[in-house]
Amino acid sequence: MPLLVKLNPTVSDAAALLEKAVRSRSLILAVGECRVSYDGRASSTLGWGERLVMIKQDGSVLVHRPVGYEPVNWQPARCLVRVKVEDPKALVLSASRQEPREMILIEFGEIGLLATGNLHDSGEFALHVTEEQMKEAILVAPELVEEGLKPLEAEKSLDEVGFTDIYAEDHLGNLVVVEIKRNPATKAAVMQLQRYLETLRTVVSRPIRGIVAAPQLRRGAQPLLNSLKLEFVKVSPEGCLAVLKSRKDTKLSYFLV
Amino acid sequence: MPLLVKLNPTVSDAAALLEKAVRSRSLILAVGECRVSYDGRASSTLGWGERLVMIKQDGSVLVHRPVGYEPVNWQPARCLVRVKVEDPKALVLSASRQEPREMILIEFGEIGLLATGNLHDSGEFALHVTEEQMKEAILVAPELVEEGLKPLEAEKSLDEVGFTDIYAEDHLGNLVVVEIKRNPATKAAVMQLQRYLETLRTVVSRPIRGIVAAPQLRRGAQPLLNSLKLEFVKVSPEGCLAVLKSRKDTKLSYFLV
DNA sequence: CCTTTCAGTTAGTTA
DNA sequence: TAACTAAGTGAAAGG
Repeated sequence: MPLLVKLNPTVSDAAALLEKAVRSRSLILAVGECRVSYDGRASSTLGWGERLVMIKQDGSVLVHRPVGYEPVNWQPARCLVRVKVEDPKALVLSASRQEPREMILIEFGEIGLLATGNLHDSGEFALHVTEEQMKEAILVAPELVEEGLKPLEAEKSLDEVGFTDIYAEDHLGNLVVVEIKRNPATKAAVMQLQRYLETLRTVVSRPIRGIVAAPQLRRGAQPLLNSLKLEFVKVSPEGCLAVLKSRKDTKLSYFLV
Repeated sequence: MPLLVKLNPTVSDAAALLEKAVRSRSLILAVGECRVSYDGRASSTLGWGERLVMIKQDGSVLVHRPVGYEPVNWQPARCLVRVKVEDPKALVLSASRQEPREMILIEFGEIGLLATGNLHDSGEFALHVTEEQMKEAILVAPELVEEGLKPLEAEKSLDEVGFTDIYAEDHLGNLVVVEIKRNPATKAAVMQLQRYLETLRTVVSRPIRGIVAAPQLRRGAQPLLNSLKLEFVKVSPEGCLAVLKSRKDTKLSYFLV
């Protein structure tokens, strides 16, 4: 991670460093005064102020104000970035693309920090499925929990917060309550299911089974589960994801018939 | 713009600088190795790699990989940021919020650049040529839509949200409703105009024309337009901007309000 | 405070 | 390549 860093560079220094970095498609960070104009799908102007300008290694350009999640101005990847020194002391950076045809112009004033370098990032990013999605998947493919399971109706919350559950019937006709956890189920989760079942048994006389569906049981949850005569079924977010994907496919083909 | 910059800081140096910056709610830039985990509405993990971590002055946290417009992980403004040095050499940054309850953990490895400071940005941001402004332009220069068109009155919403429209009379005295879209008009836009006209025709007996004024028609909108006997007129944001600009020259005071 | 709608949405997927 | 859809959407506007 060799970084080239300049503090309070002159215009010519900054221009030289920027041009080199743009050519080599390095990451560029510039903290300093600038103003920005944009023209394309819409048009905008941004007066002078201190911001962070970031040019990424794929050519995307981001102008960030000191507050706010979103960049105030930007340009997506694969745009053409150019550095110009127009008048003495006027360093301008342009980023343009076509389709749609648009460009942003960033005029710099005093720059406090200019840093460039090539970051190496091969780390894997994995976004996991949500509890709600796991529930969806189990409703579509109840065999993820147990063969012969038939979901009865949608969630009845009982004012329980964070309780993702499914009502179902097993192949013997027993009522089944499935509590879904995306993360390893804790003793608290088991107790939550237990309280739910207790409430339910005051209004339903038929036998009720309680199943915790989660990727695994946290330490200490298994003994509690046994003593309460509840059950655990391993259901992984990944397996649910696969079901959701396949369902998407079938749904799509249904509409295309 | 006093910036505090450290190159290749030690863990303890980095921790000290980070803690101070977090307390004073300064902007923080950290370029270096990290891995990230997120848990909340969904959950995600991101393995080791070199990234830019940015903490803004409102507490928003952004983790940017060297490519891509969007941050790979983030936390919106007003979240609680904490710095921890857990094991020797393990610098961890956590950013959490509730509603929804979620948090990200950023564990740092080698840090190449750490910069903090308070940026001062009072520059005004103005986005031009919105749909509203296109409406302004057409009210000023109705010939953008049709020669002889005379606007009658300002918008009557009819509970329609997002319906930017103009009432007018054509040179034959027909009532004309113009629906303005800054982006290519979709079938939905056409249907919206149609529903509007249907409602209008229940209370007005004279002939009414419906015109979609947009830079272009999205695929599929033209046949629908034809079958409903509606019309399309190409009106570009650029043309509207030109009108607004020319008006700006003549009536500068209006825009300075 | 909650819901709805917009965005220079961006990004991914599929026909 | 173009149209469609989802997003940890975020942000603004209206009730």
